[in-house]
Amino acid sequence: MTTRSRSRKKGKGAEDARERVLQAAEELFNEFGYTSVTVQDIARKLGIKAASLYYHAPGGKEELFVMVLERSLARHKQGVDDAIARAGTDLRDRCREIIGWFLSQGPLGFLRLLMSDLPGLEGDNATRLKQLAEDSLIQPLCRIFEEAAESGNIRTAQPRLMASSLLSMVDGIWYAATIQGNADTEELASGYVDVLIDGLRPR
Amino acid sequence: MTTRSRSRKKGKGAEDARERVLQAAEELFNEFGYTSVTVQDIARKLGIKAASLYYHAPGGKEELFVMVLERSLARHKQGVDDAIARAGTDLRDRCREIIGWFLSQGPLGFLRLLMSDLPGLEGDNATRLKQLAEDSLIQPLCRIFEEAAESGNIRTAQPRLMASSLLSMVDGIWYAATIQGNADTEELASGYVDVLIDGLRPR
DNA sequence: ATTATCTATAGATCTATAGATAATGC
DNA sequence: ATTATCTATAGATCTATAGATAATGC
Repeated sequence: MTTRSRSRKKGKGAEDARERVLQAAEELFNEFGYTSVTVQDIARKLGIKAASLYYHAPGGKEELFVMVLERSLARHKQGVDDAIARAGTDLRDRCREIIGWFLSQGPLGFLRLLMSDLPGLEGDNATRLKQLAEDSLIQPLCRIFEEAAESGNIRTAQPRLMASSLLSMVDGIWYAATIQGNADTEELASGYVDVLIDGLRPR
Repeated sequence: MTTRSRSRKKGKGAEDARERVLQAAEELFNEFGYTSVTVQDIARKLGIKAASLYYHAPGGKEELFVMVLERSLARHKQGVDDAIARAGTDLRDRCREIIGWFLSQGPLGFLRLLMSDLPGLEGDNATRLKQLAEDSLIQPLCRIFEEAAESGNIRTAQPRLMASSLLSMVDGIWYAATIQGNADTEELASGYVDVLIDGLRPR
């Protein structure tokens, strides 16, 4: 009981702090990439000194990045699952909901993550996280294209290519919206999904 | 005349060396991004010491990156123009030729360039190169979608979004081909272009 | 007492410069 | 003589650790 109450109290405060750290780190890593972000940047965002960051992330920068990524991939997997459940069985609705989810989460930097960030990590982490990204992001998206193909709603295209297309398009929309200033991401996304779905119709 | 012959001889050797340096730097920057690549990496690839690199690139790392980028953007602009000329007026052929061109040039890292590499540069360089990328890559691609829309072959979609879609897809295809091992990039590209074009048909 | 920060600093890495040295072409 | 490299090294930045100090909760 003492253990429980102690660990609860300790846990609660610690969890809040841990959340703030992971959140700040995630935002910076997502926007600028692993190598571009220094621990000082993260500390500055939190309003503390770089050395203080090591109290919350004793494993250092790479381990912090790993934690950030595992957390964000898990969240995205859940977000995609929820989006699919919300959308029902229609592929167009599913794509819209999924892109809507990702756009609500800030820039993803999917290809930069896989092609630039991960290769810089220690070998073990690199392969493991690459696999995790594959399982968390690519696979669920592949499934919806495969399902649609099975039920004959679309012609059998390369599901994996469609999946990575959808993911890179999140950043493409983010960028297009940035450069066009005030552009409505919802509208851009919806227009793009229409192109994709119509283009996949059997012929 | 002496000036000419001297400058020609000097120029020729120097140009070759300069080319090798720019080439090595470009490959590394494209694959891993500006911040991830050290001048030592570039020197190592050239088989020389890091200090020797400053003989060829006296301006240092950032200026080298700027030269690399200006050169590669000019080449890509030319490559896209040639691809369009080769393809004739059909949008599908044009897209195929354009993607074929980019795939022949290695990974592009388009979104990483704009969203992660450029913001790390000195303010002047950042805005200028962003504009140059816009003019060299986005604009020509926008044009072909606009033209196709004017002639009624496709419905008027967001041309800028289609342009950045095409560019990010180059990396998407690169990645999909990597993960699928031996996948044929030509085939992936062709399949994707079909989806895009069919999806853009007026309805 | 525990939790969360700080200062000070070590050690590694990175960019860049200075000056010496080898190779090449007249 | 010119061209292209090298060694040595300065100075900046970055990651990380040690130990002191302030704030918080019993």
